[in-house]
Amino acid sequence: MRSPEPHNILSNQSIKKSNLDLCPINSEGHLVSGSSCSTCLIKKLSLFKDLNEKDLSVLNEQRSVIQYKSGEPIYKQGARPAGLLCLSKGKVKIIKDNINGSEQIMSLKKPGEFLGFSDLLNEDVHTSSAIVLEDTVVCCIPEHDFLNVVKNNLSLASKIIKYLAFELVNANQRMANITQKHMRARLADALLYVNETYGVSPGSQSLSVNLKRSDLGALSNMSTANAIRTLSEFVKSELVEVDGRQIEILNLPELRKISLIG
Amino acid sequence: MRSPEPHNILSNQSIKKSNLDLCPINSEGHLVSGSSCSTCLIKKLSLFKDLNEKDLSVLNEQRSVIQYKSGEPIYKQGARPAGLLCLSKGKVKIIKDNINGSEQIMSLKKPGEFLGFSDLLNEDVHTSSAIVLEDTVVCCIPEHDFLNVVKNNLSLASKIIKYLAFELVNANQRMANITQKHMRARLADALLYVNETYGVSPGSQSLSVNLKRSDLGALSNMSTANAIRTLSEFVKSELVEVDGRQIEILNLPELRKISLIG
DNA sequence: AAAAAAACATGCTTTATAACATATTTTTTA
DNA sequence: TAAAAAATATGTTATAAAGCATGTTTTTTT
Repeated sequence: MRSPEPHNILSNQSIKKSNLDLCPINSEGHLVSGSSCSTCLIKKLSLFKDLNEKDLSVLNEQRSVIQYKSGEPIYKQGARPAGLLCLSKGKVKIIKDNINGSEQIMSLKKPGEFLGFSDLLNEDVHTSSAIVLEDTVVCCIPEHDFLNVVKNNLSLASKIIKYLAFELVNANQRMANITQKHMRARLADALLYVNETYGVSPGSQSLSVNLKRSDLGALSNMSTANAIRTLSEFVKSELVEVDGRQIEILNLPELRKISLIG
Repeated sequence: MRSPEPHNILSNQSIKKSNLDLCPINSEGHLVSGSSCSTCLIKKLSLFKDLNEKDLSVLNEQRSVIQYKSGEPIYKQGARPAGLLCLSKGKVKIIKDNINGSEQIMSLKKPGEFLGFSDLLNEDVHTSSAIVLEDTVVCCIPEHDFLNVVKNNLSLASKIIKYLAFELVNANQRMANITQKHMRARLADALLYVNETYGVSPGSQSLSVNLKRSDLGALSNMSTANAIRTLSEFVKSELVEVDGRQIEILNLPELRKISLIG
């Protein structure tokens, strides 16, 4: 696979003028002014769902919509946040590149979630990269509009506080898991996380995301070879069934047990 | 050393009636009503330093002051947060107990910092324990009072958001460091972190905190034996000088280099 | 101050996991 | 559709780090 070019999310190159089936946007990728956008995902974001019409319209005013193809970066580690990014559609992995060239997956994002949120709030450059796992649509709300809404909305600020606190507690737990568990438990954790995040494909029992073995490794902090090996072990013990990148969890309780005791 | 008893921070057993040299408190450990407490540490906490007198008095109204001795837990993993805990004086390690019985140090706290802040905001039990490293004084502000102040103070809420975002970015970087660096780099990181957090003792060049070798190991995610070994290596290469638990950093730039390249 | 208990130091052994190698399959590109 | 490039699978080897053992020093308790 050709390594994708770094990609400026402020450029228009990815903006499609139609067929987004999310909300009416103009040729610059902005929401058509005055459109109510009641079906728009922005309203479904848990942090935004109780906003009044006025605040919503501020957020929507300058909102742009960007499409990405699988493998493309939405932003790269070291770049400056371009605004508040909301994942409307698709699946995204958040990775940290490390010294030896391999990558570590910090989290997986699904529609309704923000991308690089803590980086934006931290007012510094992105500390990780966001890479598209399958064709994806992202909304970008200018930082200024977002801050304007937060500035006058204590209820929203409280939700952000709760959200960040939860993420922080989570990050610390994940650190403990990744540093203290053995390979089997870590891979079990990764599979359970993928299952929780994306669930299974409609009409099948396979996890509904296309992850390479190297992604499973990057998620569970082990080499690709060991991710492959450990997954094979899981197949042999009938914990999972595998067909290429289609992974079906056969024995969830046992996987949970392995996550705990290794 | 005898393992210290679990300790209820709501009980009065640790409250001294005098000699706290921080602010005037009554026999229940509460601030003497009406006292201005201008020297009080609560005002020095960066998050609180711009609060008006009214908000400050709300925070101080029911504030209690608790003393702990070295080795005592301030709160334990699994316990419910008792309120907003501020470290007034002393040094505290935040640890996670893991399955095999060893512990991992998540962070070190110095006066002016909160303890278990994300746990409190997350509205669940403590996800780690706070253990005193040297005689310590903690203030406890009832959760209700704290929330009342936040509820009406967007500027404070914004500061909390920024603080949490910073902590989150940090936690993720720490995860990358701990999982991807080798022992020497991790120990270098630990020493640099201790130096940044507590600095050196007045009148000497030694790090001003009493950490066991096992603490250094728990901080850099390695066994105690390897912490001892690696520290000895550092002594041999004249990076540090060691006398018992007195550690003096001799070559800071080289330590920084080792942190990066291993 | 003596005794007991931790903590520290260091060498040896084991183990988990990475690194390497090579064959096969799948995916992408031309 | 053929050729090229990735990705997958699996066996072998190397290595970082844990585990264990034993002696010494420091700290704590009596």
